[in-house]
Amino acid sequence: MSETRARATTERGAAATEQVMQAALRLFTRQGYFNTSIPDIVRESAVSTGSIYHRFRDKEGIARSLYDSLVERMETAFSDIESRHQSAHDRCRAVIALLFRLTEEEPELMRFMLFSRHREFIPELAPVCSSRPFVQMREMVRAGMAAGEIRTLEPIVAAASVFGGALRLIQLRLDGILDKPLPDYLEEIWACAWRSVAE
Amino acid sequence: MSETRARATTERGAAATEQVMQAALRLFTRQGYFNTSIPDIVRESAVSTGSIYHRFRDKEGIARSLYDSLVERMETAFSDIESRHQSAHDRCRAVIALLFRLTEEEPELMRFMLFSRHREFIPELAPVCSSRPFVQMREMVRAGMAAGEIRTLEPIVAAASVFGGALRLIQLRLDGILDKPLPDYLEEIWACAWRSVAE
DNA sequence: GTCTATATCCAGATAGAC
DNA sequence: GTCTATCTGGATATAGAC
Repeated sequence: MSETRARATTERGAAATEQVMQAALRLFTRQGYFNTSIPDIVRESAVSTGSIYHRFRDKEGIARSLYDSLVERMETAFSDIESRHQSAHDRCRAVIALLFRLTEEEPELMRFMLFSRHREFIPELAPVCSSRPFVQMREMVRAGMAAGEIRTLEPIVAAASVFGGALRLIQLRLDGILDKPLPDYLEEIWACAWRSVAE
Repeated sequence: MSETRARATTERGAAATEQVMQAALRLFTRQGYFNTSIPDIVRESAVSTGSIYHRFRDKEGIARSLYDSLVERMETAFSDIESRHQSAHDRCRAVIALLFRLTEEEPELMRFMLFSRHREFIPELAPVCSSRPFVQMREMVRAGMAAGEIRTLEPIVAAASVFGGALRLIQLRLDGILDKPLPDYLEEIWACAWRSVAE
């Protein structure tokens, strides 16, 4: 378990930690981190101020735990995709399909991961784009280029081209501009994405 | 002049308004809106608390003025592009070239326009993606589709595909992941973008 | 219109009983 | 470990002289 994660020794303790993190995720993504007070979290989680401060060192600690656990979850999911698919084509498509599905099923997760300004409330953090999952995505593209599946380009440009359109659709969906669920757009956007870089 | 903009009747007044807005833009994009206090803005702008509150009704008012003026500026620039170019190909390329240039010359402007969570501090605002400039971008693509330049797709998917990669590169550049200036990547990303949707 | 001095409020954080 | 009651700082915003 990562160091920044709040310890949860007892069963009740684990439940409380979980309640706080879920409440915080909801509130942070609905109102923003700075518009969310500790009293808000107390209300929404039904865990007292004292317990919250006991488990998470401070408000920032809640955000850090959240960030770490979600990044870890994405990492695992992407590693799984890497092991199940061999080609860049299949891997990248699976990543986009996963992100689309997650956006529908857990919009708060995606909002927090992709569209929060983490560094404004967790100062020591590196930009999200340099977090493991994003590195994994770029690595899939790089490997595909080495294998001759993807045409020779600046690797970062190729990655932006493969994933840029899909990420944009995710943002539009989260902002309420798209009315159909994202998976409905998967075929079309993937055809575009792949055509943009395929050898 | 838009209603939300602070009035600036005298010459000195106009200068003060400008100083406050520039200071706020710097601070909001460097530290975030909520990490920026009025005393910070007083220091950075060399305009007193009293004057600031006289010109802008409150802290949020500064952000609103900033937002309005920057949106207006983008609108004008895009309309200019529309009048100078006829085809979707040339228009969209010009938009990306402009955004790339602006990102290098005025990174704070781009950071504020594209990557601030405006709605967290200006509650009544619509999502940026539904602001005029974004609508103009989508409209350029839609017209290209009607003209047969761009293959038939969900219009929003086509727009995401044309601009998604470039917007992604802008974000990476602002986050310090890219070391070369964006215009160096223009040819490559544009080739990808256009290939993804060209008829 | 501009400035300084100041009021008010409420957030984050802690103390200490249980 | 959990809870309630409380402290404290600093932020937004105002008052009122100039």
